Amino acid sequence: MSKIIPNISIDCVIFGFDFKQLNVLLVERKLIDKDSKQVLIDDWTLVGYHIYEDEDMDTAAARILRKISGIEDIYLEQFYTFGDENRIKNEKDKLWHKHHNKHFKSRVVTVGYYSLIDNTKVKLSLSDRNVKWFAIDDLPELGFDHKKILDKALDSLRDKLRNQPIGFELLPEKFTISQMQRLYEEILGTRFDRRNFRKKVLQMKYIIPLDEKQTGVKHKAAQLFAFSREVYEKTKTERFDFTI
Amino acid sequence: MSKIIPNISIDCVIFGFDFKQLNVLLVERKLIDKDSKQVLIDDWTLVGYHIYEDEDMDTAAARILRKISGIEDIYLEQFYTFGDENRIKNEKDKLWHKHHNKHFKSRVVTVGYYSLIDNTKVKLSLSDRNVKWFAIDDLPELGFDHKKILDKALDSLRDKLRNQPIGFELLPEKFTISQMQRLYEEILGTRFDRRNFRKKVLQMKYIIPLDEKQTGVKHKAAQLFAFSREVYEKTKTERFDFTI
DNA sequence: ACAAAAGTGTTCGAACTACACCCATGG
DNA sequence: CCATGGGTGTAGTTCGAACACTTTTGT
Repeated sequence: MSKIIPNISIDCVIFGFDFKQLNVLLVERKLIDKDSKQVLIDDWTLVGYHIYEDEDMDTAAARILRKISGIEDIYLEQFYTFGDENRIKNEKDKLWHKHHNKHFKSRVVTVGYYSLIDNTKVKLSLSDRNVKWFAIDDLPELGFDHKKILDKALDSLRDKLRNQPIGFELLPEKFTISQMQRLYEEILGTRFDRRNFRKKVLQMKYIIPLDEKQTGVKHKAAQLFAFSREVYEKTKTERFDFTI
Repeated sequence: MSKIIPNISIDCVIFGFDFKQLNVLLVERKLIDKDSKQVLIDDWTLVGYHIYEDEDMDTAAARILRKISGIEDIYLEQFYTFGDENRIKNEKDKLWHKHHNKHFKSRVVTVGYYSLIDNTKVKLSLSDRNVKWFAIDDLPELGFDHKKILDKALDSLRDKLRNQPIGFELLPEKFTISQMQRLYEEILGTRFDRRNFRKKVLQMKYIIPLDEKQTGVKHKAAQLFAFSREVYEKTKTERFDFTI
């Protein structure tokens, strides 16, 4: 195996939507003193690790996510790189570093990736780390500058949702209109009129009605839809839209 | 002075607009063999260099730009980080590296920043490097993967222009409506109706008419306008806009 | 039968498009 | 006096916002 690059890391902000609320995947960071058995650190961080010398960054992001959480084959989008000289400054972070990155004391630059997946469809494989979903509005204490990174990822996700019709990569294959509406409302923090939303969505030619209905619901089953990337690429045009 | 970090660099894509066409700032990359006097490399690159160990990335970007071009105090926006394992693969690039980054053979990750300025207002200070503006549609051969970086920067600039009313940081302090229109047309590659454009712009409350007119033109002098970031921040609202 | 969400149309105002003529200035 | 860009209004159309009742299904 190749060597890791000690001053470059990747952090993945994995958003999970369960059609109720927006969640984010975090990893427990725990450090216990060998002698005194005292818990020195016990908080949470994003899914992250260093990259290897012979590895592309996108590949590294996918590997790190797979290794830590078991999640595979999802679209990851790079959104920002965090490299302030003092980004890791508090005592816990320094302590953690001393234990895990021993022969290295300089600043670590981290490249942020995010994704949005249906977290009801994903099984987290148990690695040696404790990995859990947290509701975005009920987060535990985060280590390093990961709160800042998470906030920036959420901004990027919102921008993407607002400006790129839909994150194709960011939704399950089949969905109902109101699932889609809930996703938009939850992430953008807004409410839309059901009828207008439906009208708007149905205008989009790349949203294809399927001959299939929802199952397992205790009310009228809704029709399922799918995205067609092909149609999307064809109908994509330049827009002039410097509204506000 | 502090040490440089050999595997992290910054590249600045400085777009310059002269109210006629879009330009980009490039630096000549020349390597001459000491003995044979043969020109081994003679092409152009973006404005870039490594960061120092005790320096924030934003600070480094500003410093690198200042050192190489003399340009100061402009807004630089980070847009993407390029770190493919083989991003520098051709012979010229390897040769250059051998000469300038001697004791280092691993991949260099580069963080991209861009800006847009009025290049008629900027004096390039002569450093030891040859620095020049090039029209965006008449570029010379670019070294490394800098063509790819430039293209991505242009995409980001277009996105910003389309989605964030105007890049406040990206325009001169005082401007006429038709200068603004030319900027939009040139960068987005579209044409707008003069009257409709003006109408749209004048609706924006954060675009403030000044008691001042253009000077030095051989036709009717146009009124000057300025942005008010203050008003912008106040009137900014959430939009739902997944148009296509 | 009732609870829960699906599905459906119309009206009103705002915003966008297309379009042509006169004005001020410098050379 | 002419060339160059500045400044202006209106009509038609499209788009988005607001709004309530009926249908289907599982329990």
